[in-house]
Amino acid sequence: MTTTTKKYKPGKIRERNEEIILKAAEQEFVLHGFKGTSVQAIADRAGLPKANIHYYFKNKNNLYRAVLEYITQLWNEVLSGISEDDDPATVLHEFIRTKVELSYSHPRASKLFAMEIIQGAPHIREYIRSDMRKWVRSKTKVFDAWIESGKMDPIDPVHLIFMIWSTTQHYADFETQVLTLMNRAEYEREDIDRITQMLSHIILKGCGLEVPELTKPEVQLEPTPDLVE
Amino acid sequence: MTTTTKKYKPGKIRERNEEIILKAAEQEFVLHGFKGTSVQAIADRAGLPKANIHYYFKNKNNLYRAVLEYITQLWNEVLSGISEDDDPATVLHEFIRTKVELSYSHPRASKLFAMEIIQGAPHIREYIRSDMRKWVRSKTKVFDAWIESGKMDPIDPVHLIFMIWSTTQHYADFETQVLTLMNRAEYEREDIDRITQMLSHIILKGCGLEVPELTKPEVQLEPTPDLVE
DNA sequence: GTCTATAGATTGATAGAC
DNA sequence: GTCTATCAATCTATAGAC
Repeated sequence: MTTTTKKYKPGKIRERNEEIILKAAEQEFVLHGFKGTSVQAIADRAGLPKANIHYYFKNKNNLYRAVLEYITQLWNEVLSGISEDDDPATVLHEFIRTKVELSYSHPRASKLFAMEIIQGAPHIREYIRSDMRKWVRSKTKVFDAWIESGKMDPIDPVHLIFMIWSTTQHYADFETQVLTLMNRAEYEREDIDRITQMLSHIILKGCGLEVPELTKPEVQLEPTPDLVE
Repeated sequence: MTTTTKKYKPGKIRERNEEIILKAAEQEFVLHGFKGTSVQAIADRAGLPKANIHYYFKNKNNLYRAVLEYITQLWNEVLSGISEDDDPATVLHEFIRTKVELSYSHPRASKLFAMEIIQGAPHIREYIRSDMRKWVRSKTKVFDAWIESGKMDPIDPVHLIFMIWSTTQHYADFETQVLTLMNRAEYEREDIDRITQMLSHIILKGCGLEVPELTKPEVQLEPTPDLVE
């Protein structure tokens, strides 16, 4: 098994360290923003000397973009394949459920993405203009078909997507406010299920759809691993 | 009229300069966060030497808190006096309308507040725990009474408030994303009215309330004055 | 009240020994 | 691949002339 080849498991160290750095970077960037985060702070959190960060990612900008890239990959997977033959209520409910689940399992990813957009999206303008716009177009096409065939109220599909994004991401982005106002330390499983049910109830009913039976989600992600599973 | 008193219009200069600085500070803090914003950048935007900022506000922290204080004052005025004798549909519609209006007239205030909370609300923890919690308690009491008397669906009032906050603030905080995806340069009056109508339709109907007739808002705020009217 | 000059700490990034 | 030492630039804040 263990031959005498020079490099045992090549690139394994690099891979491991890059993950450690990315994880530390995500936390610092959420706490202080891109400009407000020092490479030293990331290094301290990662338990590595500052020079190693530059060795692996060359500069702060590259590191930030690497973190954002991971997040956009996550976002792209939501509601991937739907068609106008699907049931509107089922699809919308699943959309809401998945997004609430993501807010619970990857709160920091959601927060960092939100901060980037609030500040004017200087690093992901192009992503929004291309990939994200394509994603929205493909979904609105299906929603429009549902409306035309009288399956749901004539709600502008783009704004319906905004509504689902905003209500679900709110529980990740405004976590501090939500938990403080509810006098709670952290979310629990039951909270997530109740939030999903409540949002689904209002939005589906508000769109003129039948509110479906409660469905136990098949996959339940664990909280806060965020970057690097 | 103009007597020979030493100080003509005392404190007038101070008042004017503080406003200029606050306005410049708000813009910079939104763009780069608290840590990422330099006093020099604020001074440049205000057209004043850096030392003057310290003369008026002593340090960066005080300046930041002054900006936040202005914003929390704005937030406190929303939905100030309601009672369980009021009509639920009317109150909720007015709540939604006012918040959309605020997103349009004070987008930067909304953004800065959002960033502060996303980063863990380090400067306004106490405000949330006291004033904001009181505000929420007083509203949920009324909502609960409506539910108990069968006037609306049994939606958890706290989460209903979160829903209205998130959906309305989204148009200010995620302005860049919203406008890019809609392929628009900026919001116009008609957008704001349509957004209000759409949100009101879904949320009221979703809560089991009658969707009211369209009402022309009495007061229309102009966009982007933000800090300092 | 205004503004220049500057102190003292921290920043992003690199060189070079190990 | 790791890490110390260091540079030039920038940071917050202040002292003090006007």
